Amino acid sequence: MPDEARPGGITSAPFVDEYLLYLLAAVSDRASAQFHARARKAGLRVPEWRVLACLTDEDGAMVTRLARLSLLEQSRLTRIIDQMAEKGLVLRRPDPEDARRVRVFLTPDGRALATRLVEDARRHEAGVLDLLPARDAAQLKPVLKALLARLDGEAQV
Amino acid sequence: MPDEARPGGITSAPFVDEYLLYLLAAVSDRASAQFHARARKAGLRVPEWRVLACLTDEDGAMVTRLARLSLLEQSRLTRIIDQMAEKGLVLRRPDPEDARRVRVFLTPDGRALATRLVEDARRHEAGVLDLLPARDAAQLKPVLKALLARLDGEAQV
DNA sequence: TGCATAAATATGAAAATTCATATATCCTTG
DNA sequence: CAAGGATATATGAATTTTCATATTTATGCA
Repeated sequence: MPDEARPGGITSAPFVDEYLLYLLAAVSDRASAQFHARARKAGLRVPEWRVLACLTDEDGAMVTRLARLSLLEQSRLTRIIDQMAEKGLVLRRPDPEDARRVRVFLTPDGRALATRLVEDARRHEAGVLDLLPARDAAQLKPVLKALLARLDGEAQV
Repeated sequence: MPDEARPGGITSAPFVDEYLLYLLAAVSDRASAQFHARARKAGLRVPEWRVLACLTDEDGAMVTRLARLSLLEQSRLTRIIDQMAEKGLVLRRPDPEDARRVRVFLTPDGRALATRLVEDARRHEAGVLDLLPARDAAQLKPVLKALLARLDGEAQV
């Protein structure tokens, strides 16, 4: 790869390099890309891995809830569930208490794959955190958790 | 909105709630959604806003570089540039020193819009950081910057 | 110089994603 | 208990996105 050719035409004060939303997206992007390469080898695309991971935590979640957890739009999730069901990873069951609802469950195969990938993800995560000084690494997740809670709790800013 | 119906079927130890890559994606998602609603009102879709913001920093960047900066895949960026050019926001010019390259520039209209939105973004960012205790808020960006630098510098973990 | 290889961008075709909305069920209230 | 409205999921159609690859230009080296 050649050097990151920076043309003469640079403007002035940097913006994106210092912009929180950019930093979040960029870090998420790069770090995730590393792991997603592994998920791919297990035959999963990114959203499928997300769904699998979320079901690890909340097996039997209803579609709407799962969509929110998985950071996916509902109609998209519906189609992803279709595909995962075809692959034998998940299973739809109507909610006995509310016939509008559909609950999504891991199949044994799905659970086995999820377990394997979650272990892998934990290892990968450790590797990412190792890139930071211990003090920073220790604080990052708690701060993000707090921020997420606030963002979810807030009215739109 | 009804309460976040948690069915009986919760598994065991939480994973995603504590998983760095999930937290990053989730925070990025939620925080960005807030701002993206504003970008939309200016007639921009998310990737277009990203490109505009990046050009604010590096006007005249070549396509490959701009794709990397904007977190977009190259062939996608090519088409987004088409659309932005049609809207009169950007302009393609061949690089005089290397005819393979195409450099992308903001038009005056593009720059005006970018300036306006960047100001807006800065205000929004301040609002997001205000959700955190001052100490945490102060550390978040530097930590993310450091992590990004490491991720970019590293071989795949 | 001429060839093989690499780099930068664009593009066709398949697949995924979005947006609006249909459908089915549930809930509230008169 | 019927009607109106809300909620949950699914789906059609348009648009976007991806993936592989074509095309053009540059570069290194025999």
